[in-house]
Amino acid sequence: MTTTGTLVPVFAALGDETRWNILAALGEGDASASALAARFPVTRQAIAKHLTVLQGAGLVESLRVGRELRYRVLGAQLSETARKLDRIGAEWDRRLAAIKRIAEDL
Amino acid sequence: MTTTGTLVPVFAALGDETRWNILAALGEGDASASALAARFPVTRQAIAKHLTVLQGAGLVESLRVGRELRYRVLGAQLSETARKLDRIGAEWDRRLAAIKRIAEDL
DNA sequence: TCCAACTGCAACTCATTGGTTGCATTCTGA
DNA sequence: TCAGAATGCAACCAATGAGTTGCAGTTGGA
Repeated sequence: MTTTGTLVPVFAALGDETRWNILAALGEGDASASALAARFPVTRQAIAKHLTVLQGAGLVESLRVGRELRYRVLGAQLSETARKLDRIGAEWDRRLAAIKRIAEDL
Repeated sequence: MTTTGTLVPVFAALGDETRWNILAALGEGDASASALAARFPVTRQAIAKHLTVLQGAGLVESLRVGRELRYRVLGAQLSETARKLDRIGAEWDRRLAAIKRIAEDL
């Protein structure tokens, strides 16, 4: 039983170009939705929605600084996801290799 | 310049529960769209569409066997994606740590 | 040869979602 | 205190995508 349960939302979040752009921007330093909106050709509300998705996937966290809501990227979650991915891929290849071996023994 | 170009379609493909189910099924052995349709509560055509997406992302490959089209999962692509993910996450954390260090020096 | 099984294509429905505008609310700082 | 800057919420639109039905085209085997 592989724990793909919490994994799917993460990929769904990462499967959007705009959200990658936001993540990349956050990767250079924390920023608020308004600040990000100034750097992208979309509305602040659009950015806010994307940030909600990213936060739901555990890819960013929010922290209040004065009257603004700063967002910070969480690289650790990416690494965690990467580890899971690698394990799953290796498991598939292992099983298929076993099947191939059995087939060749006929 | 991180090469997220080819990465986004992979995540978009992985961001769907049904496609994970298909991949998991294929992880236990190659199968055709018709064979998969018999194991899932969706139509063969729905499966076929998902397989097209997965193939576009390089996550599966197809091979003709007689009159049927078998699909095989490609675990190597997952591992490749995992490596890229890990690098990106580490880079973000590295950069943010540097920023934090600079801020603390003030 | 010819039926049956498999794939391929097209059109359609319905839900989701990325994006927008508009307005209300909160809170900082001069 | 009060104007401005920030977030929050709701309604709406358009595009995408998951899924369906229906039918046409191939191909393998008895």
